[in-house]
Amino acid sequence: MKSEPGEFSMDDLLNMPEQTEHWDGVRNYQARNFMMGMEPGDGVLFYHSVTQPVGIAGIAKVVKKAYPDFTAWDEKDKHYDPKSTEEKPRWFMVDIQAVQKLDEVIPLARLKESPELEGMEVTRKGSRLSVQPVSEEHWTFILEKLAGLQGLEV
DNA sequence: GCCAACGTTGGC
DNA sequence: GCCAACGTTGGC
Repeated sequence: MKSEPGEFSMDDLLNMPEQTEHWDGVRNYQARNFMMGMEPGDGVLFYHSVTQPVGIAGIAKVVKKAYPDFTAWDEKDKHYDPKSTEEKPRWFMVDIQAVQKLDEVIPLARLKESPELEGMEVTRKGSRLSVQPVSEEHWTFILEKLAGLQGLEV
């Protein structure tokens, strides 16, 4: 899941009550559909975009499955969408909880260097989806690397 | 700041 | 339903 740290960062997530926050503001159908497929307990790579360096900043997990994104109903919200109503919500979000902040961001450049991560959506040129799937293999590879680096449990 | 790679909109 | 124009994302 991608976020611009200037908007919402891994540190911001850690500072939330219960280190939990809803992932609002997704206004892309594909990204929405991926969120609707998530279940509590699913792992999340928290990715920082539009910063220096871009890359994976932390690990989180889904703690609440998709429910209507109420920010779409708020006229004053940046992501207001008049076509989404309480009766017929168009946009959804999940709640995620921080698991661990990484000591150092894993830069996108390094992800691209790893042959094991070939085909990972985020490494694809022009990959713009803010919520995207990570294969079992890629997830395991990344977490095993992190386990070596900072004692994170896989 | 540039620009590739999208997704969306709207005329036809 | 096609597709040009436009707007946005996001790496670099």
